[in-house]
Amino acid sequence: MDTSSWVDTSLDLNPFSARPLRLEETPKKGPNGNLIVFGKKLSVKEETGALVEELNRVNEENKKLTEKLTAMCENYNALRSQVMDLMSKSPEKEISPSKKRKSENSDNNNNNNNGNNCNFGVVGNSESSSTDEDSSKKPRQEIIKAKVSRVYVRTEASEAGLVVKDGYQWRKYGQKVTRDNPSPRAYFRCSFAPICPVKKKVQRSADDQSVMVATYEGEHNHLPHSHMEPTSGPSHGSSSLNPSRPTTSLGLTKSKPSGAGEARNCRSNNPEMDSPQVRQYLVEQMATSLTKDPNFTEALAAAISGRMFSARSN
DNA sequence: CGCATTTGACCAGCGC
DNA sequence: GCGCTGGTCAAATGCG
Repeated sequence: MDTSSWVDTSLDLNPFSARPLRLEETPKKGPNGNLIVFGKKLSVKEETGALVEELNRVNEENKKLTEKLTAMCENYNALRSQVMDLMSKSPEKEISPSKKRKSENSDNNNNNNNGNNCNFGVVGNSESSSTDEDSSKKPRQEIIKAKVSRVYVRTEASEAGLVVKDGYQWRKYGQKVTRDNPSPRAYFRCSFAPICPVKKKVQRSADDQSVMVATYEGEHNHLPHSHMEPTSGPSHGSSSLNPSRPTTSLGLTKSKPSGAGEARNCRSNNPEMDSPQVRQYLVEQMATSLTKDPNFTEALAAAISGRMFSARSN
């Protein structure tokens, strides 16, 4: 059930990777600065016209893509609400009867009752609702007012280990093989503990071994490690964090920055996703993915040169 | 040597 | 009360 609500659309919102936008048709510059289209030398006016036409076409494609995305989100939300309806009609059918541990149940509840994350892999997220009938039965639980969220991360199947990099630094304090899943579950504590009480559990999905399920408990009361790195002294020498970019795998895949686009277009109601740190990181990711893309730089250069030419002709 | 990770032991909750 | 299970602790180990 969880995985069904987990949308791996592989939707790459970077238009240059999602679709090359036929940039190979982009006019090329001749030796004297004039553009050559299909082997023809063009005048400045023709160049401008071609570029404007190209720009319009790109805009139109962009609009179409946006509409498609909106439609997809709406369909997804509609499907999701249908699933919610079905689940509310037949409660607890999706949970195997063998699940008796309180924490598991609360996790599952959290999983089910959140609204329309247009999905970023983050499935669960909710304050441990005190209205829950079981909260009265669990005196110990009330101490933990931690937010619980679940993040699904697709990794390479060959990739070993239970590492979900998310910008924070974690210390592993335990590993267990659980009954309902043959893969071991790793327990992590924020390395800023006890100042930061956040914990996370990471386990490969029983259904799909290439999917890691990270369950976060609590909220960080500090910036992600990546944000503090430049000023964070000489320690953490053996930190496994990628120094260039901590792969906050909040997105669907480890390597696809497209998740950032989804986050922008589909608002999640996960507080972690709404936190300024994460937002900033997502923006960085988008910027990085765009600037890394040679098509983007090429198109940008073309657009700028076109702009300059048109300005000069005026 | 200092740190993080590993891993077996221990503890607590739950069902029978 | 007992056994099962998930979660945590802490000594041992490995690594830079």
